[in-house]
Amino acid sequence: MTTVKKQATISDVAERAGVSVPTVSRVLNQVVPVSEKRRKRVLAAIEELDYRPSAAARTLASRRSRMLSIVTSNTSRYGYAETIRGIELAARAADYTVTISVVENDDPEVVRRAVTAAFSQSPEGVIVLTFDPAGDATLRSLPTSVPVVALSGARADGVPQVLIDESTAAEELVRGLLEMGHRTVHHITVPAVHGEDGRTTGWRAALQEAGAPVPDIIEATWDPQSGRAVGRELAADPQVTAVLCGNDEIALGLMRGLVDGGRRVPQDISVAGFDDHPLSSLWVPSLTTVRQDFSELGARGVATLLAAMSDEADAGDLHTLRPEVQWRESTAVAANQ
Amino acid sequence: MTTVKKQATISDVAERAGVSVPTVSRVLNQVVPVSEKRRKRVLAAIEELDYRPSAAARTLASRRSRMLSIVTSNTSRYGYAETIRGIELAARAADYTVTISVVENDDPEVVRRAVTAAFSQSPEGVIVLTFDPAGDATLRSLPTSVPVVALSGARADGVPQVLIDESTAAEELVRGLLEMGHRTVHHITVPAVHGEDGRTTGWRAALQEAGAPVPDIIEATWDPQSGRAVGRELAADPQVTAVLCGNDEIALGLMRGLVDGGRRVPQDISVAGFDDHPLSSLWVPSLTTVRQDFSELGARGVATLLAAMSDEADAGDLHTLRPEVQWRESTAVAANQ
DNA sequence: GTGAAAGCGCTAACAC
DNA sequence: GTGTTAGCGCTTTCAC
Repeated sequence: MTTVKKQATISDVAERAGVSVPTVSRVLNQVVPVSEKRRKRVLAAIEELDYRPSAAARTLASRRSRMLSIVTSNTSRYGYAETIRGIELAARAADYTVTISVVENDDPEVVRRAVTAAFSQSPEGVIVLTFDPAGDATLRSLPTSVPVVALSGARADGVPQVLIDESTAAEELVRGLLEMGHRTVHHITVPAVHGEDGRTTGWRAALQEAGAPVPDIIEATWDPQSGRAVGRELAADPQVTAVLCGNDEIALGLMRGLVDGGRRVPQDISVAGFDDHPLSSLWVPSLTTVRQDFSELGARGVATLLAAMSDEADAGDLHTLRPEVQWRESTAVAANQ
Repeated sequence: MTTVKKQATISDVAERAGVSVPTVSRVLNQVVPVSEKRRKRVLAAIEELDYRPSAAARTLASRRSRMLSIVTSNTSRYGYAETIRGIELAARAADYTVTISVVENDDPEVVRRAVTAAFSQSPEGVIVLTFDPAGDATLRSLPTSVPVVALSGARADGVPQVLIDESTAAEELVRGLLEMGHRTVHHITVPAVHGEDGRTTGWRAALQEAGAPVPDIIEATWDPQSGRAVGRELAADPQVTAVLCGNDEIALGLMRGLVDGGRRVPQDISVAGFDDHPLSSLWVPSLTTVRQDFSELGARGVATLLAAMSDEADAGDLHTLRPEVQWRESTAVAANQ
């Protein structure tokens, strides 16, 4: 066992520096001026004692926790993880610490526990990743004692939100596919928020605008392997020549499933995804997709939250990011049928 | 603006329930018995006021924060994200909240700031992801006022650690490749911790044991695109028939680079990775790799930390997980040269 | 079982 | 500028 050295407190520092406790507090918070002489002594004492202020005591006394809570259903999937990274980075730059509260699904009891966990740290603000039903449900049951920002998902009334304009990008993608001679474009979704996500809306709009048939939506899970299963089925269907997937992982799984079923991408079937996962451009064939800047989404979420925390009026209720279509090898002109 | 309802405090609850503040505290912590009648009244008051205890006040009064800090260089890359998910899950089950403190690199000032951030919340324990130089440097400059556990990486003296036995798995992989007729196996590393990682050690050991030549190590970054760049170079080198990569992302990038350079995997060159990334089995060809259970690593880290926090003696200094080699399509018998 | 009193480590308000 | 005094919302003695 290494020896455990007890943490020094502010009064240890004050005593050692020969000043009062509030004076130490003043040099720590550097808002009220302190004479250069004392400042130096205090700084030296802090150094010598390896003093670190207790966040708990500060929070209690100042009623400001310098904490932000993230509520999310998952922390390790690409879009989520990148968003969280963006949040943490922006929060750290603004001198806030982040806690994560995981809400596994939209079961009321699970949601309640996650909300309790998120609020137990007295965060000054909360960011909810409304990418899926779990986040969506959480947003609807959040207390109003603290500013909240929603990230992505369906439009939520009364809550500031940062959105990615998925719909326009999906339209552009589908329109492009139709122009390549595809009769229609099939669509595979990941579990949707209450309502319909922008990808699906944009997909349908583009088909209708072009007078193309609107096929039944195929539902996948978040697991890339479910894309593979769908691919094996679709491989047998000669009607299918182009597929838009709800995310890249599903699209990558789909491509594998199509190969399993003896079809070639893009010669037989074109495939497009959504997200621009770091591996998508490396796939053979590289995947046509929509680049979403998740870390920017997180950063904008923090900026919006900080604004809501300081301003009386909520300056800017809705922010929208424009994603970009990346045409790559997985999509091509339709083969003659 | 929605109306902001002020958070109820414990004395609000006490007053409403007609009991003293400590009594409310007792029902909250359910350690000292409280009469059924009062218990009910208190619970009702809590419900009615939507009361949530202040973690800061609890921490201050009890000197127990119920917080664990994770220090990591990155939160969104696969192995890291999965480990963090495993930690969060296990911590939540033990009723601990997790904060993440990001240390971008091993610059002393950066490390110092991350350590300060990690300790500012008075965590009861700290978990360091020593996957890379940044985590490694952090581990070496951590105060000893609180139990610490290191996850993966090089063996750190005096600190409980959970390791994955990469070395044995790498040996098995390389041995298998040699048995398939490859003259030797090249090796691409990701940025290593101080010293050498187990993958490299195992790779070298297997080559030496078989009397095979030990090629120069090729260094990549964490970016999968760097694997692609390496692949384009190696494609031109007829000596190269088998490559072991430090992780799957690099292996996937490498395969793409080899394809760019006109080589086929596995017919011309066998490729193996490390991690079993969720997309590796979907690749064409599917990637031979070593399955590492990162979320289990995180869970074991929490278990070890909780043990170190409660026990006087550090029960079990070192825990080792056995990863499993997954033979798949990207490796094959060496072609005749 | 239960309440009164003290105090955790800090910041805020006030006097000087 | 600086020290003194309160008090943040809880838990922890300690009587009863």
